[in-house]
Order: sequence, then C-alpha cells, then structure tokens
Amino acid sequence: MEFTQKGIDTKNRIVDTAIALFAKKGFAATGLRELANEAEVNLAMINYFFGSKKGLLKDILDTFFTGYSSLMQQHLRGPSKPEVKLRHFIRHAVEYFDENRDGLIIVLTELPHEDPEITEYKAKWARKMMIIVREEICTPLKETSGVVVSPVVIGPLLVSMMSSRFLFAPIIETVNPPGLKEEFLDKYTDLVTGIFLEGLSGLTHNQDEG
Amino acid sequence: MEFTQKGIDTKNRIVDTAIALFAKKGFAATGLRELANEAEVNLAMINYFFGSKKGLLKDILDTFFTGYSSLMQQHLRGPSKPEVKLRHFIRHAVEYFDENRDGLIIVLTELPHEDPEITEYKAKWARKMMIIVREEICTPLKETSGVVVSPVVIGPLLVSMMSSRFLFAPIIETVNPPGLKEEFLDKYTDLVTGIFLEGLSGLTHNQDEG
Amino acid sequence: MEFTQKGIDTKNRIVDTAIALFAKKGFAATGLRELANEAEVNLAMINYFFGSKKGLLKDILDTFFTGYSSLMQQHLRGPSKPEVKLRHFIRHAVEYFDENRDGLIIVLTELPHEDPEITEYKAKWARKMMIIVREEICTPLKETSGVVVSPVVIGPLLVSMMSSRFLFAPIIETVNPPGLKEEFLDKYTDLVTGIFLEGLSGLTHNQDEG
Amino acid sequence: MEFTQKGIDTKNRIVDTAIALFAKKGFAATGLRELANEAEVNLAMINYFFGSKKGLLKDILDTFFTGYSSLMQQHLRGPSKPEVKLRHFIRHAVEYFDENRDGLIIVLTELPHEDPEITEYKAKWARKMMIIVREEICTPLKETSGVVVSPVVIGPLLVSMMSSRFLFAPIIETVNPPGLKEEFLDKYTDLVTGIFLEGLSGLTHNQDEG
DNA sequence: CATGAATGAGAATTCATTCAT
DNA sequence: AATGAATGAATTCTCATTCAT
Repeated sequence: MEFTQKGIDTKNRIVDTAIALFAKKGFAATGLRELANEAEVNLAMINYFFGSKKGLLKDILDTFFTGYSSLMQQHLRGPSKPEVKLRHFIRHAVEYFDENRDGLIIVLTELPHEDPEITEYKAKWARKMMIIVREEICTPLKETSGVVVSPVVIGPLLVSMMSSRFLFAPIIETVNPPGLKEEFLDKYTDLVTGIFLEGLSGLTHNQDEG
Repeated sequence: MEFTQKGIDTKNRIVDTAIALFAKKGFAATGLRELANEAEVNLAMINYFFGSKKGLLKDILDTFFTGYSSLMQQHLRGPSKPEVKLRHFIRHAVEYFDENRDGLIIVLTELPHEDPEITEYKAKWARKMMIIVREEICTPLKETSGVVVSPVVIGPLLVSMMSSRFLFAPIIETVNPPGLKEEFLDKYTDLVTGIFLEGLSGLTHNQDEG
Repeated sequence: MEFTQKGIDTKNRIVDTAIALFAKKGFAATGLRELANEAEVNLAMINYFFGSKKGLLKDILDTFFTGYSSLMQQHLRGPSKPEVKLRHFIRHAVEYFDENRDGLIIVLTELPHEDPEITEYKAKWARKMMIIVREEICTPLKETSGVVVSPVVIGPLLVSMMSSRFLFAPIIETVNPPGLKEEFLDKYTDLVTGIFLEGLSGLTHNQDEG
Repeated sequence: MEFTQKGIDTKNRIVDTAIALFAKKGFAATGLRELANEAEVNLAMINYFFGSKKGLLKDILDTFFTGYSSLMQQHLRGPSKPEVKLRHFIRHAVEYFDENRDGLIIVLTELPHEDPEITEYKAKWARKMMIIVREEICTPLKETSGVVVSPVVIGPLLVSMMSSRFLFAPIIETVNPPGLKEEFLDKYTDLVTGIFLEGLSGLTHNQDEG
C-alpha cells in the first residue's frame, strides 16, 4: 500500500490527536469514537491506517523511542569524557521530553502494563538502549573511578530523574500553576544534571559507606 | 454500615485482587467482571462495597498515600539533621515501595491522567506532602548551604528516583530477569540515597555553574 | 451459576427466536440486534446466557443432535430385524425433522462450513452416529445379504433422503405452495422408506452390476 | 462493456476465489476484503465487475445451474427408456457435482435461506427443471408401472441422494479421511443409482402398502 | 450479604459500497 | 482497469451499574 498526500494528512491528524488524548486520559480510557471526532476523521479510518487501536499505540511509541534512541546515539556515543557526554545528553533529553511531553507520558504510563502484544516490542527497545548505557556510562565509570553500577539500574534511574517533572506535572500544577516555562526548564535541567553527576562522582569516595 | 467477618473477607478479597489487576493491566483496562471472577466474588458486591469502580480505585490510592504519608511524618519530621532524616526516610520508603509495589505502580500510572473526580483528591495529598518537603528539606538546605530548591521539584524528583526500579520493572525484567531480591534492594537503596545526598551536597559548591 | 425461572424464560425466548431466524436467514446473516428485538430481550442477555453468538448456535445444534441421537438409540438399537427397525426409525425421524424443521435447516446449512471452533464438535456427534449405523445397518446387511456398504456413505445418504423435502422446501413451495400437510408427510415417509428399503434389498441381487 | 484480457483474468480470479471461500465459510460470513486479498485484487474491482456482493453470488449460482440444467437436457430428454436415461444422468450429475463441489455446496447451503432478491431467481430454475422431471420421469413411470410420484418430491429426493456425499463431506472426512477418490466415486454412483432405480421399481409392487 | 438478571450505553472492529484520481 | 481513501451503518461483544429476591 502506498499512500497519497491526502491519506498522509488524515493519518497525521489521527496520530496527533491520539497522542494528546492518550496522554490526557490514558490509552484504555480513550475511545476511538472520541478520537475520530476530535481528529475530524471518519471512525473507520483509524483501523484502515493502523489496523487496530493497539497498532496506533505502537506507531506512537515507535516514533517516541526512535527519537529518544537517536538522541542517545548522538550524544552518548563518541570519544568525549562520559561526564561531558552525559551533560549534553541530559540537556537534550530533557528538552526532547519537554517537546514530546505527551509522548513521554504515554510511554511512562503504558510501559508498566503487561500486554503480551507489546511486551516483546518494549523489550526490543530496552535492550538497544541498555547496551549504550553499559558501554558509555557504566564501563567508563568503573574504569576511571571503580564505581560499579548496573545499566539496568542506572538507566531507568536517569530516565526517571529526567522525567519526574512531567510524570508529576498534573499534581505539581495543582500546587504550583505553570508559567515562566523557559527559565524553569533550564533550572530543572541544571538540577537533574547536577544531582546526577555530583551524586555519581560523590559515590566514588564513599563507595563502601552506602 | 457495619460489616460481618464474612463481609470483610469479601471486601479484602476484592481490594487485593483489584490492586494486582490494576497494576498489571491498568485501571481502565480492567473489567469488573474479570475482577469479580478472579476474586471469586459476586459482581454486584463491588458496587455494594465501594459504590463504584472509581470508589474502589480511591480506596486503593487512599491506603497507599496514607502509608506513605505516615512514613514522611515518622522519618522526616523531628529535630535530627536533614541528611540523617533523609537517609532513614529513603531506606523506609524504598522498602515500602517494595512491599506495596502494585500500589505504587497504580499511583504512578494513574497520576498523570486527568480525571476531574480524582484530580482534586490527588492534589489534597500532594499539598500535604509538599509542606513536609519544604519545611524539612528545602528550608534547612537553604539555611545551611544556601542551595535554593523548590519542593515541587525536589519532591517529585526524589519519589521518581526511589520508584524508578519499580516503574520500569517490566522492562528491566525482560532484560535482566528478577532474582536475589534482598541484596539487590539494599544496593538499590544505597545507590539512590548516595546519588541524591551526594548530588544535593555537591550542588552547594557549583550552585552558579548550572 | 444457577438460573431462576425468569432467567429460563428469557433464555428460551432467545433460543426459540434464534432457531427461527437462523433457519430463515442463515446464522451469519442474522444480527444479534435483530434477534434481541424479535425475542423482546435485551441485547446483552444473549452474551450473558450463551457467552457468544457461536455459543448460542452450539446450544441449538446440541439440542437437535441430542434429540436425533436419542431417536437412533430408541429405534435402531435392539434385536428386531434391520428392515423393521429402519422402517420405524425413518418414520420417527421424518416426523422429528418435520417438528424441528428449522433446527434441521440450521444443521444442514451450517454443517458444511469449516469453522475450527465447531468442526471438532460436529465430528464428535458424527462418530457417535456412525457407530450405530455400522452396527445396526451395515453389519447385518452384509451378513444377511452380502451387500457391503460403508456407514459413512449410507448414513449421510439416508439423512439426505429424509431431509430432501425440507432442504428444498423454499423452492418446492415456490412451485407447489404448501398445504394438506398431514397427508403429504405420510406419503413422503412412505416414499423415502420404500425407495431406501427396496433399493437396498434390490442391491442384493445386482451387487456386481452397479 | 467489453473487457480486456487483463480484466478477464481479474474477473476470473475473483470468481474462483469467491467459489472457494463461499463454500468454505458461507456467503454471509465471507467478507469482500478477505476475498479481495485472497484473489490479489483491489477491493473496488468486485463491485466494479459484479455490481454487488449478491451480484457475484448470482453469477456463481448461474454458472452452476446452467451446467446442471444442460446435463438434464442432454441425458434426460430423448426417446430412450427412463431407466436407461436416469442411469446415464446420475452418472454424469455425480461427476458434475464432484467437479463443481464448491459450487454445489454454495447452492445447497444458500438455497434454504429466504432472500427476496434471490428467491425468485432460484424459483425460475426450479420450475425449468421440474418440467423435465415431470415429463421424463414421473409421467413415464405412471404410464408403465402405475406408480404416482410428484416431481417436486422425486426431483429434490434425487438431488439430495446425489449430493449427500458432498453435503456431509466435512463431517465424513473427520471420521473417514479422504483418499482413493476415483474408485470411491464410482462406487458411490453405483450405490445411488442402484438404490434409486431399484427403489423406484420396488415401489411398483408395494404401492398400496405404504 | 449475596445472587442472578437485567439494562442501555459504549467498546473496537468490519461491513459493503462509492468515488476521485 | 485499477487504486487508495473515504463513508456510514452495522457487526459482536463488554462495560459499569442497578435491582428484586
């Protein structure tokens, strides 16, 4: 099947609306009827283009993971010192999360749910990313400072830190209404970067205290 | 309403099964029929005891938040030094998350979704917790080391760090199957505590770099 | 699950209407909405009682096969001469077909369709009936007159003969409108019995001509 | 409308696939999407060539009936003795059924269903065939042996007998897997011919017993 | 407390058909 | 002739909830 321009427009309208709705209400709680209305698209077109509701979800996850994975490739791979690379990476990742906030929320809230159709799919991405974390963070860290951390611990930990702001956003905003976005984002990035890097390097000297 | 022993058993069976199912499949994706079957309880009893499906969710969230809030009261309040208190608190909180892993997953995955009935409810708890974070962490930190951090940033950040292991569990386990639980939990606690505390204290010296 | 009288009434109303509709329009062409309306029953009750549309079909087939199988047990088993038993059986079977004409039509039109869920189910009944045909018709026939016929040929052949009137009914009636039922049924029974028995005994003498 | 070679290929591919699918799953249960995929043809071509799904069915029935009707003309008309003609006809009809097994199954399973669009169409063919049966079988039978049978009874009866093997094929094959086709078909033909003719002639002497 | 029955709305999906290109 | 897109109705099935017993 090849798609015409008109088809692509329709497809995009579906995806965009789906990302917004899935993030706001959750995947399972979003009805295709509502989605079709909001996207101003015939209900049947969703199955026509994506096969199923789950197919649409996969498409969205795919796009998000592809972008994130590409960030890892760009900023974590390479000959620079791990600390420098991490600093760059965190900056860009937080920015990416900010720009794709809804995608991030979908990932975070759908990830933990056990769905046989999607589990293997998620694992595929996880393995890919863990390799980079191991090679570019864990191994150098061990060699230079003797600190031993597992990629499956430090990876999720870093992601959690970078996304805490977005995961708790609806709550934060009920306490502290949004505004002054730009400046806040910078501060947030600095805080996460600072704690993570200083924390890691602090581990060096107190490894046996922990 | 007073319940007989038999009634309490039924009620508990519902709650326990609900926690497991909501965590595994998500709140919206779990049907009350399925829940009733699994709990070996008549379908109508769920509404009888909890009024509605959402009432059941609230009950679960309530239990979890009450326990967590109580931990904050116990270990963050008091005259000790913030660092000491945080060390204790993190240890107990991670342990609490481990024991109530399914409750935690429900909280984390339902949190970001905008549900008018539940939003205000969540905010109530958030406000309560933020006060403690401000008074026991942020203010002392500012006074002793001049570091200025907002409770609505540092609070979620700490929770995120402590729960990263559980939020990404299904993925971690596809890469790294579970096992040797005890030891792993200790290490994990140490790592989170280390990074968080070392990171915070590290901020002291580089506050203007960020 | 135990059913109350009210539930049984509803269930029967569904089954009766389903038999009529499935026979008239075919199983696949009959919608559950139409069925529910006609039976004056809430749409959801069909799935409540039968699990699925196919479950309803199975229930109907089951009833029909059970009745037919019981006829075979009653009239084909026993010490009488095969010819006498066949005469009795055909009379009662044709009568049974007449009384359960719609059930018969459903069986005949759904039988040939390959449905993995139902195939094994049909085979179960087929095996059961073939045994009786072999033991009560084929074997005696061979012993007394030397004619060798396979039960999987003679069984379907007899059923086909007995049901030809009903299978082609809609066509017959466009040519020859119905009426004078009683008398016609008697004649029909006699014809089928006559041809089948005379035909079989005729084979005796011309076995090698065919 | 004139069709190019390419168009004819497409059309044939649709018809062939439709015959196979309608026979296997039933007309109503077969979707045009599935049909188009299987035939490797664009979905819209089906309506382009046949106007509608029902148009496609009519086309198939038409082909089958034309062939069958032609057999009747060839072998039942003419000056030979009825018995001789019937013998020839049955042989060729069973062979025709064997070669067009799927077409036969479609006819037999769609026949009993009341569809206003198709009913009159089927009746047209039925009338045509009944005339031949009356003139070539019933009337001579009455004149030579005094046996009175109606064409609307004896016609369907004969067809039923000849097609029993195919109508119950899916069941027969679960009990008795297919194999040794050639020989089996011959035996089957002999059996049906034998029973039908011997049965009819047997009626001569016992006419008043029935 | 507990049960089976019932309800109406809504779920996702598929349907046959049409049409502009 | 053929294609991809679109449509609106209909499909089966499940939903949370209610209620009489």
